[in-house]
Amino acid sequence: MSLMAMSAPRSSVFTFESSAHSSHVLRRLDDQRRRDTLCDVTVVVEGQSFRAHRSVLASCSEYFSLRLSGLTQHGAVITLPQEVTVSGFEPLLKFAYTSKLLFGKDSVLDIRNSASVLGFRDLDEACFDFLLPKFFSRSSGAVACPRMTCCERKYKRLLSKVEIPTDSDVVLLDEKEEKPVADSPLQQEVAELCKKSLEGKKRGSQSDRGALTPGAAGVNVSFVQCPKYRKFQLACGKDACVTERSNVNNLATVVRDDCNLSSSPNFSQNESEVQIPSRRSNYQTDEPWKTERNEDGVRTQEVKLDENYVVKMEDDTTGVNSLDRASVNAVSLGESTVPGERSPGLILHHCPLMALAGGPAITRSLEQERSVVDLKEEKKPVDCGEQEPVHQDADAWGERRKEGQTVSETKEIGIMERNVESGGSLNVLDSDAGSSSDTGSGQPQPVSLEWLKLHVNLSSSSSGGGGGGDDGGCPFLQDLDQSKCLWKGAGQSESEGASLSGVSSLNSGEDGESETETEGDSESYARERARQVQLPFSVDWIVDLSRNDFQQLLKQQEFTREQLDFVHDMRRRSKNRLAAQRCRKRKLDCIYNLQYEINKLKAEREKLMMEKSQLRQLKMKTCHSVSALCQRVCSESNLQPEQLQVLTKSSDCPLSSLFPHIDALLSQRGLQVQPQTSRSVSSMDPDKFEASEEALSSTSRDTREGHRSLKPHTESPH
DNA sequence: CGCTTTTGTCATAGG
DNA sequence: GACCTATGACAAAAG
Repeated sequence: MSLMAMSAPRSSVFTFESSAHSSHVLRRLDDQRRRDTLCDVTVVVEGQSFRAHRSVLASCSEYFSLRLSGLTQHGAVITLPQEVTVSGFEPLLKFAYTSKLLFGKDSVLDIRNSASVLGFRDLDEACFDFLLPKFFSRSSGAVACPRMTCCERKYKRLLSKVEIPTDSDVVLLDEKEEKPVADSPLQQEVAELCKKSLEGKKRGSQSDRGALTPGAAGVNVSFVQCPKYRKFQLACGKDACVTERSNVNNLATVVRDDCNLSSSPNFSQNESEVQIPSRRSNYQTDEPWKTERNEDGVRTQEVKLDENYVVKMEDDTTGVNSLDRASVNAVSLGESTVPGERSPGLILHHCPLMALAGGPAITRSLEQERSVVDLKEEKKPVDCGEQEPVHQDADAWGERRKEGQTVSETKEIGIMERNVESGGSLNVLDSDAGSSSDTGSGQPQPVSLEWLKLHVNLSSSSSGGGGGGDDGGCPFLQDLDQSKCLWKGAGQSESEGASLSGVSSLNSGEDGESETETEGDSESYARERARQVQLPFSVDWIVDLSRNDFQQLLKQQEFTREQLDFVHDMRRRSKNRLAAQRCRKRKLDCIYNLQYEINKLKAEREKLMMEKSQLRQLKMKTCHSVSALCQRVCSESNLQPEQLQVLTKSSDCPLSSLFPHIDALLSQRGLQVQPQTSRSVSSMDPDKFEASEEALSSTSRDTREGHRSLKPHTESPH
C-alpha cells in the first residue's frame, strides 16, 4: 500500500495505492479459472479444452485480444492454430494467471512458439533468448548473454523471479509472484524438496502463498519465534498474534541454492534488507553466482553474468508488492549498488571491477514509479550538501556521491518507503523534499562494494580511496534511522586519519543533531566507545553482520583485546535490544489480539443473551397458550375431581404439569390440593416442558377420543 | 514529585 | 560449548 503525498508546496494530496490488490485479483482469477467459475471462453488446443476468462486472455495476448474482442457470446470456443501446442499453451495460460512460467527443456520451444503466435505480452523473446542458451548450451558456463550487457530494456521483461533448477531442466520463470517463506530449517527443507521436483516446487509455492493470505499479512512466521512464544500463541489459540513480523520480511524464498550457477541464474524476489556484508562476501569470491542469506534469513541472490554485470535478486517475502516490482528494479552499469532497504526486484549490478576501472556510472531504475536516478543522462558532480533527496534506491548510489563520482540529477524526490503490514509500502513523496533533509533520514547508507571490499579485505592497510570524509552535511549520511539503516558505513581504518572520517563519522556521532533522537544514549555511547577503542568499522555494520560474516571479519581483522570485547559486547547488546523490541511488540500484538477476542466474545455473549431472552418470551407465550388449552381441555373433558386430584398428584403424568389451573379447578370443586403437588407453569421444568408439549399434542389429540377412553375408565368402578 | 510509559540491559532458558 | 533469540526483571530516562 502506498500513501503518496503528491507534490504541493504546502498542502499535500494523498492517494491510496494498494500494491497488493493486483496480485490478489490475479490470484482470485486463477482460483476462478481452476474452479471453472465465471469462465467465459473455452480454448481448444490440439483437441484439448481449457477454460479461461476472456478478459484475462485478451489482456495477456494480442491474439486473444483480437479474436475475443469480436465475440459477444458467452461460453465462446476458440480453437487455436496448429502452431500452438498443449505443451506450449498450458504454461502460457498459467502464466497469464500466475505470472509464473513453468517450462522445461522439452517445452521451452513450444512455449516460445506459442507465445510468439499468441503474442503474449510481458513475455517476449528476451527471456527466451536469455534462457534458451541456458538449456541448450550448458557448457557455455557463466558467459553472459550479450543481450544482457547491452539491453536493460529487455532485461526489464526478464521477470523479477527466475528459478532454474538445472538438475531437472525445468525453469520457473516468475514475473511477479511472491515466493514467501522458508526461513526456518523446516522450510529450508521444503526448499530443498522443492528443488527436487517441479511439482514440489509448485506446491511449495502455492502453499507458501497460502500462508501469505492478505488477511494474514502476518505470514506464518511462527517459526521465527521462540518455542516459548509459540506456546504462548498456542495458549492464546491464535496465530494472529504473530503478525508482528509480517512486515519484517525475514522470510526467504523457497529456492534452491545449488543451481548451476554457471548456466542458470537463479532469482528470487524478496523485499528485504540487503546486507552489505553478504554482498561484500559475494564480491570477495570469484563465484559468478551466489545465494546469500542475511541474519533475518533474507536471501539475496546474485548472478555474475560476466566480469561486468551482476544480476541481483532479493527475496520478496511479502509478495504483495511483487506485482509492482515485477520489472527489474534497477540496472546499473559501472556501479555497484546497495539497493534501498525495501527495494526488491531484479537488479543488474555492475561488478565492482569495472567500477574500479573507472567505468562509467550508469544507473537506470526500470521501475517506473521508482525511477529516480538516471545516471546515464545529465551526469554531474554531486555535492552531497546540495544533493536533492532521492529515492531510497537512488541512495544506493550515495557512496558514489561520497566518492565524488557522478550521479544524475534527479527529477523525482523524496520518496520514503516503509513497509506496512499488508506487505505494501508507504510512500511519501514529498514535493518539497528538495529543501528538506528529512528525506534523507531512514535511508540505508550506501557504500561501494569495492570500497567495502578494500576495507574488509585490506582494512589493515586500507587506502581505499573511498570514503573520503566529505559526507559532512550530506543528507544521506544524516538522520539515519537506526532501525532501518542496514549500513551506516564502515569507518576508515585508523591509519587513514586522525578522526574516523567517512562513514565512520557515524560512529563518532559527528553528525551531531542530525543523529536521530530515537537513537538512545546507548547508541551514542556505543559510538563513543567505538571511537575510543578506535574501531575501524561502523558499530551498526558490525551489528548487522551475519554470524559467518562476523566470524570471517574477526579472522581477517586484527582486533585488539579491547576492540574485541567491545565488538562482542556491542553486538550482543544491540541484538538483545532489537530482540526486546520485537518481544515487546509481539506482546502488544498479543494483547491487542486478546482484546479483540474479548470484544468478539462479548458481542457473542450479548447476542446469546438476546437470543435467550427471546426464547424465554417465546416459552412464556407458549406456556400461556398451553395453559389456556389445558384449561379448556379440562373443562371440556369434565373430569371428576378425583381424577383431577390424581392427575395433580401424579408427577409422572405429563398431563399433570400441564394443568396449572387444576388447583383452581379443584378448589372450585371443593377439593384441597397437596402443596407439593401444586404446579405452575412458571416452575415448570424446562426439560419436562418439551415432554409436556409432546404430551399436550397427544393430549389434544387424545382428548377427543379420550373422552371415550377416559369415561369408561372413570365410570367403570362405580 | 510521583506515576506511568518507554527503552536498554542483564540474566536466563531453550534451541 | 559457542552462539542466537525470546523473555522476565530491573533500572533509568522521558513524558
